[in-house]
Amino acid sequence: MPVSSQDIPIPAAPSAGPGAPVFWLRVALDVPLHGLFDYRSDVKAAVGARVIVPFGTRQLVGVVVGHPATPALEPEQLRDVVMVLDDTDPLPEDWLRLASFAARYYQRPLGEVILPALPAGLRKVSAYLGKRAAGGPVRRMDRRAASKSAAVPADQPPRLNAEQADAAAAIGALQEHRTVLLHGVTGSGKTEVYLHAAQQVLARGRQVLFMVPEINLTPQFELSLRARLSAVAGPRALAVMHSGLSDGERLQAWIGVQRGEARVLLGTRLSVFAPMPELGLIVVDEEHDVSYKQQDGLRYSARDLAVWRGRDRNIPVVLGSATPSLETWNHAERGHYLRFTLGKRAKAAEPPAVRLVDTRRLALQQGFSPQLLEAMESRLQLGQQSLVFLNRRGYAPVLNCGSCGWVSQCPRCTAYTVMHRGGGRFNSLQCHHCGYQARVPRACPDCGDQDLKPMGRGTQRVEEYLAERFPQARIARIDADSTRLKGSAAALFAKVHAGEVDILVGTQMVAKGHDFANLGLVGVLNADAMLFAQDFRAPERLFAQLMQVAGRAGRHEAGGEVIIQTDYPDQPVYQALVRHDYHGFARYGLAEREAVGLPPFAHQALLTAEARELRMSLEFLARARDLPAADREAYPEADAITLYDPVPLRVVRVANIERAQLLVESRNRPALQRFLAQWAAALPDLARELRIRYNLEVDPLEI
DNA sequence: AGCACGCCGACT
DNA sequence: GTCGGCGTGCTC
Repeated sequence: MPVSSQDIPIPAAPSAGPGAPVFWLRVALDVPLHGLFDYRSDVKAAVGARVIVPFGTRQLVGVVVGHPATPALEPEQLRDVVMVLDDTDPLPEDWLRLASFAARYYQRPLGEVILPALPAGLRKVSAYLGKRAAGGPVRRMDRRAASKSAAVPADQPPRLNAEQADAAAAIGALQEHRTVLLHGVTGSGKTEVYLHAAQQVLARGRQVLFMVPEINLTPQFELSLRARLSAVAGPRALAVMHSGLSDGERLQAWIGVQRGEARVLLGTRLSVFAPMPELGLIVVDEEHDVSYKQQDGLRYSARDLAVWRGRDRNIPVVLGSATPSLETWNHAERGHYLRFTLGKRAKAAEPPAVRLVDTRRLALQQGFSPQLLEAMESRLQLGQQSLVFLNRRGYAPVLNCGSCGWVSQCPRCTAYTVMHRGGGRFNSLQCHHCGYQARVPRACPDCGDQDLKPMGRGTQRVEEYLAERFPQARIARIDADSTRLKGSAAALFAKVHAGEVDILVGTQMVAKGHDFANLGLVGVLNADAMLFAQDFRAPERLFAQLMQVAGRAGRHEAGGEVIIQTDYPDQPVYQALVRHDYHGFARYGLAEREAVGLPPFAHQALLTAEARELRMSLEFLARARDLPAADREAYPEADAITLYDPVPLRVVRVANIERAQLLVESRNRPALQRFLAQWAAALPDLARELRIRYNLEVDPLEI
């Protein structure tokens, strides 16, 4: 990025008044055009300052990223900055370094990284210009009385066991960058280690960034953090940042940390871009969680950016997990990361027993093995709760005509529509890909037969069956459908915590965060479907997810039990789960990845194309793949890169758009980066020519 | 991505 | 005669 630090007052243009100095500003804007834009200004706005500039017929907020000695265009082609926004301090230098790195690494224009990272108020022209303007959202915010934080009683830190104390002391004492993996099973007290380390960093006058996958799932964590913190740093010391905040709340958190008033920021992936001038420690809890990966717009990994930011600022970064990603584990194994292991469970006497039920020869009742039903029965008699985990919502994944073989298909997607039981009388067919909905037909649309059968099971059908099988039990279902209304998830979880539920049926929503005191049994249905997803990371995700659900059982009492039904009990994932053996699983998984040259032993990028017709998507990808061969000079790295054949996505058509993808792979990350930079620059022209939409994703998590 | 321009069809 | 459909071209 050409960021010149020289102050060169440009000789006044003939039209300007005599002696009036003129400066050139290089500005990043949120437009999908590559490059930066130069403007003329009579104020030398600092690097990192926001400005309002004319762009075509509109006005946009941009960020000054440099003062070019020579503008990219003829000076008379440059337009004047409309306004320099001085209601906030300029974005710090290290913040701009992080943004430039992300732009370079993920192959996006700088402006497409910088501006979306800002709170809405700071990137909207309307807060500054026009009749509703009030000198900017920050001035408006400052005029209001300082918001009062709820008083939370201060909390004394509990005593740490030896493992926790060692880890906390070592992390707290780090004076320079290290990435630290804190590996500890559910309930081993990772959070206490984070808090103790954080307190040492805070005591040295530094700020702490604390990242979690999803904040709404862990309100109790926010409360305990607040309680611990108010003792050390006062009630306003904690700021919270996640996508559920209003624009105003988000802005307030942003300004709070940038001014240093907030000492700790608790946030989701987007908080990795918060300006924190005195940052001294970054913690990424549940570092393996896929929520750290942004799935639209700039597809960044907040965990990876956190590590980069920590290295850049020369401060420690702690990655915590019971089931670290194989990428992270590999770094620890090779000694790139420091590793601490918490082996002891702080609360429960022993981890839950994991049992596999081989379902190949069993007569299942509505998907339930006799063993699981018996186990549920006995938990009911003990007065304990059971959780049935099934990653498939709705009533049945497809509706089928018994006489002609018709199946319920989405008209816009290459996918089945899922049958859902309606709240009232009627049932619906829903497409989980595009949102299409229709009434369930009375008779088969093809042959008129009235014998339409739901095939397979989702959470609704499981709930229905269990109500019949255990009429005395109180049953609740937690999935995206039952929690659609705001606050209903909290209400359902509250009922579970209050002991008003005997059997809970849930999707992955129930796996995270919640600590169920009276849960004795977890039953897992249809885990094999997750295992045989085509993605090479499927076993890793399944292992992490099942470890996490298993951790819900018996957190406070011994004798917790997990029953996994499977047709493939010999699969290494399941065997490792039975033994609670992350190490074995990781060793096996890494060996397998190394043998076939998959991440972390290779690096990938994925080019996805979308068009009305698959043919066009495939053609775009084929031509993109052929670019390097046609211009060997421009791609000196081409020999180190593998470009695979374009293939249609597993679900080809979604909402009448047909998609295909092309995988790019290399063992050499710098070579891949240089290749991608060259390639990404050539793609817009090709896409324009073929009129196609595309997306280039670096380090894709799903391929 | 916006937004204006432009060149064709259906309305007051 | 004009309103408005969306193709195409430009933005420091």
